[in-house]
Amino acid sequence: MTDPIPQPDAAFAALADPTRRALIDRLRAGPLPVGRLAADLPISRPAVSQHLRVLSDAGLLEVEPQGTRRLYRLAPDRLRELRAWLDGLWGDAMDSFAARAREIAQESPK
Amino acid sequence: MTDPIPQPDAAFAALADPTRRALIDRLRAGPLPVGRLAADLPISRPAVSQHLRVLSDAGLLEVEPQGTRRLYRLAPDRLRELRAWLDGLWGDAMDSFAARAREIAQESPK
DNA sequence: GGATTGGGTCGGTCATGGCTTACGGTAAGC
DNA sequence: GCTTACCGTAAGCCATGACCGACCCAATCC
Repeated sequence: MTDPIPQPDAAFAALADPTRRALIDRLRAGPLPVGRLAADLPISRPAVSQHLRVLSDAGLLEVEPQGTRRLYRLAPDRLRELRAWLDGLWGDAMDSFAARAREIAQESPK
Repeated sequence: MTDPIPQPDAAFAALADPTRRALIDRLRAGPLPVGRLAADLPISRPAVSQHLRVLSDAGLLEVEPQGTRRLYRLAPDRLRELRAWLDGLWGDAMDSFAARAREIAQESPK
């Protein structure tokens, strides 16, 4: 199985590395080939290639071969899942926060 | 410096570990002491303690000592930052996606 | 005061993963 | 066809971190 269903776990692990987040940020303006991405980073091109593979496997990037180059672009699908998870967590955190605030008010009514 | 400013980097790294995300999910219903969190996981209590420390240092959890126990709860502040980052990334990804769609339409107008 | 319970810290082990160099493979240009 | 540019893969090295057992401290209960 060369293309298993990408788990959201993979997306979190992929975004954990600062170099990979730098690649993501670099791609926000539009698709770029590997060589240009590697030119802006202090690591070797193969290292960039490995990071791009991790991001692609996580479903965060898409590849488009164009001649001898390969253009990487952002893939919105996985980002939508992450947003949904974070929004749910945010809601629960706010509920817990509000409940705690009521407790505090209860303890010192004055 | 015992309490440096928590970087958003730390939040991403903290959320990368599946055990730590399990702890987060467990705390969505409300605050819990360390012992109860450790009882639900297949790892030792010291390991849970270490994970809770990572999450706290990242600004994702707050601690409230209560007698001999320590209650951990979700901290909304850092979650808001993550939401903001993800929303911005989502917007750029959608723009790039729309631009690509226009290119495709241009290539095959029929 | 002694015993018990709840938790954080320490030292050490082992696996994971990020980086490099070296190599192979394909498309474009002469 | 031969070279050159662009890129992925393989092997190895090394640092990070997740885990555990052991230990120590503080608060509660008898």
